[in-house]
Amino acid sequence: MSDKLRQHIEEITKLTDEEFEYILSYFTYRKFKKNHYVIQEGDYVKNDYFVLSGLLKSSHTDKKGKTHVVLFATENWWVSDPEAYHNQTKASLNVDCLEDSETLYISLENREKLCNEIQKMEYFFRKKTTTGYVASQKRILSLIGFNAKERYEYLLQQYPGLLQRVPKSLIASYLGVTRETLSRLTS
Amino acid sequence: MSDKLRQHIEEITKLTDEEFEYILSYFTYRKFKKNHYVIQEGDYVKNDYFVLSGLLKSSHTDKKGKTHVVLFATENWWVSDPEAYHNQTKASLNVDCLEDSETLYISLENREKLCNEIQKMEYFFRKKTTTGYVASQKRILSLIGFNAKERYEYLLQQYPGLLQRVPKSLIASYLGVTRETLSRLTS
DNA sequence: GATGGTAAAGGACAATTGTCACAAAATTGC
DNA sequence: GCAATTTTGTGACAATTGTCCTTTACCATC
Repeated sequence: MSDKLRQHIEEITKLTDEEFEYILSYFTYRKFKKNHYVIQEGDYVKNDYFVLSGLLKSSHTDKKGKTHVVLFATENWWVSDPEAYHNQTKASLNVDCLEDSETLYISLENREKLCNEIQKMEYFFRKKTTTGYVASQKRILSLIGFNAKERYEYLLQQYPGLLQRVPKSLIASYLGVTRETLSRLTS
Repeated sequence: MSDKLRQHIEEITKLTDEEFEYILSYFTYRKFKKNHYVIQEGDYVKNDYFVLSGLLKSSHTDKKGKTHVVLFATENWWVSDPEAYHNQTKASLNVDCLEDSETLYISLENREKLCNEIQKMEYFFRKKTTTGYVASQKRILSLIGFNAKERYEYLLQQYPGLLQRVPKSLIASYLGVTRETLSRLTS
């Protein structure tokens, strides 16, 4: 099971068995049931979660009570409220489970220790964050440059099979349209 | 002039004079005139540019020929085509100067060397990328959750004084609306 | 298999935004 | 300073999207 984390790190940098054992010791395993919250708005965010299995979503609820999906986190994704985690402030996002999920989480303190002690891990997190940044920039471009239909097709590429796992109202919320508009696009 | 780079790095991690001299040796100074391209779509992207002065924009031109502004880069910002830079592939973005601009640029090769040789720099880039990632996530939220007027107000907060330096058509393009729509919002 | 709850589709209408056209204002280059 | 270009604002209309509502379909659970 922790093999998934090792494989994930080794896509970026190879590790010895000893190194991986040491790295793993900084993580904690935790299971969540469907519909349970991992992070709720207002919480202090101690951890970043690596998803072993299941499906979670990160979302924001605006003043009008509307939910906006920031991302879906499937196997091998990281999920948290990054701003609150890195700045050690209160969450403005909610993270909850769309399916039963298993995670390995790491506190910011442990993450920083790890980065200090093993430069490979600092390298890993730097590369990983860069990849995330690039993906965000692409999503921004899709939001300002694509219409709803094009964004929908882009989403299907990025998350194949998601449609079978997630209500369309959440897909719509990820795309920034209402579920009625999404329904008109696909009919 | 290179003091700006030092100050910028030292917001995240303190440096000795020797360290900074060494770091600076990996950067190259370059001036650009207004309207000149720093990166053109299709170019291989060798460098990441730290802006000492002036104003640049990063943008994408879609198949219909419309331009979408990804970001405005003022003093103390970094600008490049991150995907093409980090993956050493061809640019899908254009970067050009809205004003005469001065930059210090670094190649990917030098950046990676620097990160290897001075862990403080790996730390610096990791933190900097994290900040950029968090800012991107917020912009995504503003794009899916805010209407055009709210996004406009959010932009003004983020880039005070930008309105006086940039044509409104580019502001509109950054917000993901037409210039006519923006004009109606502000009148 | 019935039941309650959730999800999805679609119609009617309102609001927002885009498109096109034109004129006024501002800026730039000579 | 003047002409040319660019930028901006506005009106008319079309297209898209949002809102509200009803109906139907699909499940989970007992």
